[in-house]
Amino acid sequence: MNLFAEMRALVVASLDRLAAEGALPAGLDLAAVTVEPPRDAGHGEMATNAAMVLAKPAGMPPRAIAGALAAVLLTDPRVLAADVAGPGFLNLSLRPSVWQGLVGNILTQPDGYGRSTLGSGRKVNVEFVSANPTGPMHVAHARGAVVGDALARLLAFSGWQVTREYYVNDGGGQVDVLARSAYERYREAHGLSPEIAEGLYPGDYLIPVGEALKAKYGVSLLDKGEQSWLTEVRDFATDMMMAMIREDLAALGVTMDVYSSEKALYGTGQIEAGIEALRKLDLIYHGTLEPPKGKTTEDWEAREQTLFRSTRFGDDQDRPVQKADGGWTYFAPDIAYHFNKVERGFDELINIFGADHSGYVKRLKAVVSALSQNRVTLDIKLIQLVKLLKGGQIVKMSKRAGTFVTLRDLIDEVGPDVVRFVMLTRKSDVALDFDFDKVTEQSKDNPVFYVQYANARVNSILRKAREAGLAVDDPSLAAADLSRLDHPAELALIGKLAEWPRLVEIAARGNEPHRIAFYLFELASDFHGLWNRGNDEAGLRFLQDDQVASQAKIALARAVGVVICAGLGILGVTPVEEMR
RNA sequence: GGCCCCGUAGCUCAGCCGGAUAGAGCGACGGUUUCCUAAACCGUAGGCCGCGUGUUCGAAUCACGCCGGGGUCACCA
Repeated sequence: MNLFAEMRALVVASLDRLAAEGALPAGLDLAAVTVEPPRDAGHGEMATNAAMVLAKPAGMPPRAIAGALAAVLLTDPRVLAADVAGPGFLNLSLRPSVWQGLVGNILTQPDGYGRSTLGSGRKVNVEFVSANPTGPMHVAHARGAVVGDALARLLAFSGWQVTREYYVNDGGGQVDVLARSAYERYREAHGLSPEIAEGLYPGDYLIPVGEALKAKYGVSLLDKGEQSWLTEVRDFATDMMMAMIREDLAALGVTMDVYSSEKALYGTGQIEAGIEALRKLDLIYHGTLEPPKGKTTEDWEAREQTLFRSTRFGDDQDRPVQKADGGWTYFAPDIAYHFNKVERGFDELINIFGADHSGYVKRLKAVVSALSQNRVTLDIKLIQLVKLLKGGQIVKMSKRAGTFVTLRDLIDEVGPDVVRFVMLTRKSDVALDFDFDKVTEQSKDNPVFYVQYANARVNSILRKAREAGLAVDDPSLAAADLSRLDHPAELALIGKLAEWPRLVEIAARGNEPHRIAFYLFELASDFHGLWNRGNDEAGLRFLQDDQVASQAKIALARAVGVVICAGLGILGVTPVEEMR
């Protein structure tokens, strides 16, 4: 039940009626007509811009349209008042029974409130994390993981058929480097001193890999040339890294549906097929790139290469798919991989990338739109940096030195719920400060705590009511005499609850899960506000001597809890029932 | 130099598929506890929404151009 959508439908029906009566021209485009919560509470409970957007096409003054529309709307039993205001806004007030009914509606279908069919079952693929399988996940990956997972939950909640996917970059040079690094740890496991040459991965996390190699291969790989062990060690180490990454993701509450391997694309003809498909569209040619402009290019040399015509799609230059030595560039398997996603029948693709990949956006969008004949959309969300702060100091991360804060460190210190919530308290394309001191604090400074605390208060009310012998299951609460929720402060809180489906829809349309976190904070704030007003006005307390009134107020609290739990569910954060 | 992101209160940031007098938290100042957890709440002060032009009945929001900050830029994935 989306009250705003219902009222918009009423506005549209009323406009149709005016058109049928000849009061408005027929055939007006009503797409721009909206019904929204007004920013200022003094402007009624809902406002529509209908008169203003229709004034020009209808050739009528906006206030005249608004007046006519108001008269029609007032014939609906739900509408209490319809006032023309400002340049032609129509401010609506609804009968309290409409708002009160929403509480009952929420409690009748607690799992359904806010869900929608917006996605109408379209298949969407969310590719995220896709960290190289060369080490544990660190903080930067954590944000992408959280945003991707929350987005996947949000879309599933909104009617999409979602696949979560991880693209394993196990086909390039970096997994050879991993193999060489692991081999040194294997030697170390045999008591030899490892030679971690420049460019190898120095991290301690490879020590267990070396030991596992020893356990499996004994001494058989010692004193052998690289070509005799590289493949085996690489596959072995990559598997161990992926196992570790899966554990890290699981610790964060993230489960992938599909792991796609880059390596598996080689030698199967899939890369060739993808490039062939592009060639048929005249998007592949053999040529030489211009030297890059404005950048120091000492070692640049002209080179004939197989190129993708990404400039046709607004890219700065065409992009090579083959290296000078004839091997594929990393871009070639990317083409095949996205071709593969298109062929698997997805209607929408979403990639969550680190902001340092911004340069790849255009070419990938070009590939998807070309290979799907514009059937499939690709949205790429770029995730900005996370700055870790501790005691007011920036925690330095250095991968090269092997000292970096891993996702696991973070989870061990503050828990997965805090990591997830905090990572969603910023728009994803804005840098985020993760302050250890703040997020473990139990105060309003800490939004995780604040929202959890609101939910704990809801549960506290239910607990006490139950102890007092009241029936507080959802059906009983839904059947309460909700007309007792007649105080403006209570109706205002219901108004906030009414915004939930609309908010979810906006967040889903924009692929912006952070909006959920902000909404929850606002809802918690409104709820805490009402709670505290009970200190001054006993009539506003949730628990009353009058059982009928009490049950209605408890129903309201429970409805708040339902929405908070639904929102936390989308964020992947566990609601707590008590703050202990 | 090209491309991408950002520029909103002292600080950290929402709002941006155009809507009315631009919001929140922190910090500052002043209040609130016979009462369901004061781990909370209420109030006050604080703004050329980076600058300019354009589109529009209407611009923080859209377009273009500047200024400032960050990221990134063939043959590494």
